Amino acid sequence: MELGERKLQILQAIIEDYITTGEPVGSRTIAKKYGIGISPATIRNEMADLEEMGYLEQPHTSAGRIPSDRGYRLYVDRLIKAERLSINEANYIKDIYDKKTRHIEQVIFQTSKILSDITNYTAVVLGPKLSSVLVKHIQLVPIDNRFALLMVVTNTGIVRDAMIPIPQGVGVDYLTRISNILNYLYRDKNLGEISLDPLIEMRDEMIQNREFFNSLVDAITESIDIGDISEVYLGGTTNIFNYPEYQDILKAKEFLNLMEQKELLYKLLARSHDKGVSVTIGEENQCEELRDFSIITATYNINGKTMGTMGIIGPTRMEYSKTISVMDFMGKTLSNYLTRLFKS
Amino acid sequence: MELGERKLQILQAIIEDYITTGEPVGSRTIAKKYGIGISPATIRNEMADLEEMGYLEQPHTSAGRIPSDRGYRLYVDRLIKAERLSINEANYIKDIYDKKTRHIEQVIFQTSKILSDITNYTAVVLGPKLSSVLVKHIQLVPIDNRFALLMVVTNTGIVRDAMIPIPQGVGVDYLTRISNILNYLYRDKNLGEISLDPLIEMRDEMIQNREFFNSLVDAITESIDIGDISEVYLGGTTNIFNYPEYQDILKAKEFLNLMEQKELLYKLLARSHDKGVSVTIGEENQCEELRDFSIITATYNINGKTMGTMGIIGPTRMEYSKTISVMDFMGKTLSNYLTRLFKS
DNA sequence: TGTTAGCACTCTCTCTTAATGAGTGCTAAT
DNA sequence: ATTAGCACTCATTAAGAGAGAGTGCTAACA
Repeated sequence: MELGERKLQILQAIIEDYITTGEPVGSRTIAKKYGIGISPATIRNEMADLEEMGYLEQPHTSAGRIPSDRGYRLYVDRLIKAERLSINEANYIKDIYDKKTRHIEQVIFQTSKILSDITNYTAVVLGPKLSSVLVKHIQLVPIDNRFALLMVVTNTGIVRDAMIPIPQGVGVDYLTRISNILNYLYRDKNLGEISLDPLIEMRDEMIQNREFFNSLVDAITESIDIGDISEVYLGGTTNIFNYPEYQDILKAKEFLNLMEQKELLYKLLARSHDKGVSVTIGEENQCEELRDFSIITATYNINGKTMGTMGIIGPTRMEYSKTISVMDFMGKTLSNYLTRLFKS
Repeated sequence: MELGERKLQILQAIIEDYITTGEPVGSRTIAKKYGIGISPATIRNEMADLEEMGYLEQPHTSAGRIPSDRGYRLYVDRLIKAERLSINEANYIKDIYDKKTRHIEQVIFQTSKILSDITNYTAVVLGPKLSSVLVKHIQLVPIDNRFALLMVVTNTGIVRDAMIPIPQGVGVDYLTRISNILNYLYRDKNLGEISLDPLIEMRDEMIQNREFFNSLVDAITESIDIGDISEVYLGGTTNIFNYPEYQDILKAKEFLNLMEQKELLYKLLARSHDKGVSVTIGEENQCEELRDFSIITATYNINGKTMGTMGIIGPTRMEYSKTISVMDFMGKTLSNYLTRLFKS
């Protein structure tokens, strides 16, 4: 069957109406609200066609139509037009980024708040990809006579640390020497390309303090571990309650529990490497539990190098047009901000 | 009116039944389940008395009774008996603490998980009180030619950091010198007793780099700021959904939003300084929004010095007996663990 | 041939009503 | 002082009746 201009118009009208109301859309509504100059009866015929083609669904015989995931996909790919942010929104965002900050984590956290505030959906933002971050300083600081703290400072100002037990009789000098070696080995190296081999070699040649070196290797491994979940920032988790389809307490709980699984969210977002905005609709989701949701992601970069991802999770009847614009804008704004901050 | 032995027995039976079922309790139930050898009619008379005294309430004329906050208070103060944790539970907890860790934050986080898991309520745990933590090391590390990272390492292994801009032409040597001064000034000082005066004095005598010193003072202030909310760990926020009285989506949302206000939670827990376990029931809560909840807190210490607080938030019909025991146990266990870790 | 008015039909949602049942308070007997 | 008996209250549930929204089909129309 052909997918003529008029069918597209009707599909668009149905989708947009359903997105705003959440109620199945009938032929009369389309004829009245989005008057294209044809009668409800004609629209009914077209709707039957669209359903047959898989773009619409009918909850039950005597109800209006709702878009299918396939319908949304068509809508996103062909019918949507970019929407500008309002001046208020743009200013609101800029104001927040204009404030100086001493912690990059705070910037990321703010980003998740802004996103969830503006879109009214749930926002997930990943911190800078650790694999492409540079080590600027490593140091072992004695805390008491039993523990030292290993600190790894990166060029984004993020500190990774770990406590390690130190053998008796080991003094500050010794720790300083080790620190110097570590700096010599790793400074200005990518976190992703750090090799522990030289350290392991050293350990194997040692007679004393092997235990200590083991801890050290472990601690460094842990510190540079890229899959760390602490770098997932959430915003607006309770926004989901605003939508009638999630008034059901069970569904809501399921969703919230999902959002607590940081590893899953991490994987979900880390996957999308393509620059720019990408949209995943309902069934297209890899993750079983998210088949009822749509996800829109965007990446941000520093100096043109992709550093992280941000995402919006909402019901499939999401305001795609608006949300895509917001994500696009935010990706660019955050990239600019960070690039300016770390311009070298 | 007298509060005789029998009235107490009946009150106890009603409260315990209501805690487990969540349904108003009738006279027949008491007679059958908790047979004290008297008839429902007699129990009804006693119940009427207890209501008059303010220990019970009636949702509507033809319903059973439910305990009032005052009733719970009496129950907690006079009727409860300590309950031992099951061996399984005790082992479960010990197992978790037996694992070595490199981050004290992780221990605190684990604690909140354990608490919420075992009790099935929402757990809040505050990290070590920063005011009684010692500074072990301060350092300025250059990140690039525009920024340095200020790091404050404490004896609990917690690192506070902040990025500060550095003036052009300032070299590593200069930063090292400043670091030395900072260490000289602050090492082994309590975070709570740190004074910025010497630093401000220094700044005022300077001609160059005043701007830089300003940033430095700000950054240190921020780093040692005790009221920092990042130290609030939550566990089991969605547990509230398990209780029929919070099936209402609005109430649930309200609760979750409350739990996102870390400052409020911080204040709530930081208030309870008394050692050991303390119970706050419904209306007794200072905080308006928590009038429907009960809160049980316990403190933990290092070497006998109170360092932090943990709390459980649940419905007023909470399993007080069980929960109080758990809190008592956990407070002691965590204290032991930390004391062993930082024994000097 | 495409469009439209008319109409019977379907299904959900809401409102009403009646029945059920748990629980009480009071009275009178033990 | 305790208890059996009983009338009364109130929430909850189920069933039934409309109302209303929307459809698909048919036949008439341009």
